[in-house]
Amino acid sequence: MVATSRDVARLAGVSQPTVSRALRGDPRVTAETRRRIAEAAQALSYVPSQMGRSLSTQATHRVAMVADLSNPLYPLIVPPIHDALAARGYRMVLLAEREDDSAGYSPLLDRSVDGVLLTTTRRESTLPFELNQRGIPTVMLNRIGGMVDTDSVVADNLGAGRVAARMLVLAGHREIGLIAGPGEASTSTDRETGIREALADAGIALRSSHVVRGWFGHDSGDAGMRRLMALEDPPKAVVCVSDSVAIGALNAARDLGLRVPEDVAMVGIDDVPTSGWPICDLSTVSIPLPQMAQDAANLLVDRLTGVVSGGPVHRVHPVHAVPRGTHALEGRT
Amino acid sequence: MVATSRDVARLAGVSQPTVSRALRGDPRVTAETRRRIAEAAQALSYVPSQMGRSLSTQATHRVAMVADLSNPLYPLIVPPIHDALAARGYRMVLLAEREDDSAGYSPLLDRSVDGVLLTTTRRESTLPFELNQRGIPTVMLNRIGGMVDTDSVVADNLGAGRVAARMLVLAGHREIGLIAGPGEASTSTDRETGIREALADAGIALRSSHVVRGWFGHDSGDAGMRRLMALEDPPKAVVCVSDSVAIGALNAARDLGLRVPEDVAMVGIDDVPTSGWPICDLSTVSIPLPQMAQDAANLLVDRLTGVVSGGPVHRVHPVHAVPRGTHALEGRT
DNA sequence: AGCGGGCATGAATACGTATGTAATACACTG
DNA sequence: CAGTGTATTACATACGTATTCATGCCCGCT
Repeated sequence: MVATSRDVARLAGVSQPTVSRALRGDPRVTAETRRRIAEAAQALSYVPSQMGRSLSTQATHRVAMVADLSNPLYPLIVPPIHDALAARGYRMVLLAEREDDSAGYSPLLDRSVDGVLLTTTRRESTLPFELNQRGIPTVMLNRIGGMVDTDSVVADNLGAGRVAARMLVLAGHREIGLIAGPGEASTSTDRETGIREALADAGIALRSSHVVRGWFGHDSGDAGMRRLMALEDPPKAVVCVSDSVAIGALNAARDLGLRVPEDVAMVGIDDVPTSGWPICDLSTVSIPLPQMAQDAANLLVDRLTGVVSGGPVHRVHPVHAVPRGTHALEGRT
Repeated sequence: MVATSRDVARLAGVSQPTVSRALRGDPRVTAETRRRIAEAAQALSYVPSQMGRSLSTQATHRVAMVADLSNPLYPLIVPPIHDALAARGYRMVLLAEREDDSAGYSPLLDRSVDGVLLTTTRRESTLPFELNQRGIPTVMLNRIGGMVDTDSVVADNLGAGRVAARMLVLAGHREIGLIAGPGEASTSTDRETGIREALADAGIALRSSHVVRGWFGHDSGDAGMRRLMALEDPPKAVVCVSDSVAIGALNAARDLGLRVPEDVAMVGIDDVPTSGWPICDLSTVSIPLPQMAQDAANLLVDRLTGVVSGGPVHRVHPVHAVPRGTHALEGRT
């Protein structure tokens, strides 16, 4: 049906291995032979089978990315990863997060990918350990955990929390609320720690009634904002664990008829593109997610190609404040 | 290094084919033998190699999705496709659109995927033809083209254009502008045709100075809106070829200090989640993209498994108006 | 008791490529 | 001219699984 290297060999009057060598640019093949083979390959519109190649070389040139497709950040990290991988000859297999059901992750263990990029690691994930045990190169992006020391690329989430809280403090706010994220994700807990530290440093008490906890999405922000604003003594400013949450909160505020920042100020963390839109104009802290994603992809390929070897590598990307219109009444601090 | 079926066979005291049969549930294996093999496999934490399996069965259980990662709609279609494929035992390989450089598409032709889902087809794309010629099952999602008759799943884009334009007409607008999309995409041109038809039916002239053309993203909407509003006689209402464009236009309006819909009304097409946010509240036309995506994925798997055979299948999904706050001053028509 | 039939399993092989080794041909040197 | 080295290609094999066919066994029937 479809042409194989043997067919090309027959047509060119050489052996199959010679075809393999010729097409892979092996210098041990005569120019004349090479020409004949190229001709034959062209005539049969031959494309080498990746399956055969993988089986022989024990390398698939494929990398799995494990992602939570409902996470609003994932469109930000997929393109850089794809491009970084593609630039180095690797392709991406997308794998949505499933329960830690080992069966669901068999695609990672059946040697159909050379390495794995994890973006959904939780504190108690067992997956990194399993991958480690099987010797499958792994890089944790954005979140860390899994009780094993593996390559990782993260942002300074603690610092991001501090910066976010400090923006509100410097703008003069003292009645501050917090819409926090899930306790299982390191991003979420690190940011929360930073926020609490900065508030404590400023001598501001964060009342437990002013803290609501949710997930990462708009829904959380919407629900959290409504709960905070329904309090008898609602906060005058709110730190959100992520921009998505903040944008959900912005929408809730709009829906409740509240003005931002006049009635309630707000800051997020991430600096997603949407936050920069004039209709949001959200003050936030920049997390260089695309660069982190690219960094992680390159680190993984470096492992696969042996450019990097030895103990685990941990990279922490710096963050910085992005003051816009939602954190303070006047000016941009 | 890593256990193979031969290792399991040795440990269980049987032959390799028996291991293959036992683990694949072949009824010809004794319960006792099956037990021994399961035990041995467990002990070696054996996972069948997908490479070996693929080479033998000539099926990879992988599907490529060709997407434009910068298209704001792609986060909407990836999850349904992933889940539909996963539910039927297939995985997704993501492939970003490249120039029609055939080398860039070799991943599609090297038998490393069983089928292809195209979401970036343009009028003059040659890829569908090549795939067709090689007998690789293909489904075009959302956009069609490529001068070949292949399975497709699209929305009634012509109808969507009509509905969008009619919303403005019914709200009493007569000075209407258009921010159109690229001429190479069927979605864009079909919608434009529908818009023009509806306006013509209503006896409304669409002045050529009121038509600007761009791409699909926010940038286009922003730039388009600014150009329209800079005219001496700017339109009082604008139809946008997509919600992303409309949201870009909304932001431009906000930036220009214009009120929507008081100063300028607006409708989009797609009904992306963002459009439903209170801060957007965009009137639009619903395109059931997630359902279309799921439909396309299932159609492709049906082809691969032989559930569907014979001539090309074309599915057109219906659309409907989603009136919100940007198309009319009062009420929701 | 002998023979046929069904059943569980093993041996052989195919899938398509890559690679290590052997073989051939040729040129060059002493 | 024989011998050695080099360049080029063919041969054999490995990768891991699935499948086809052959084998051996037990059992029941006559």
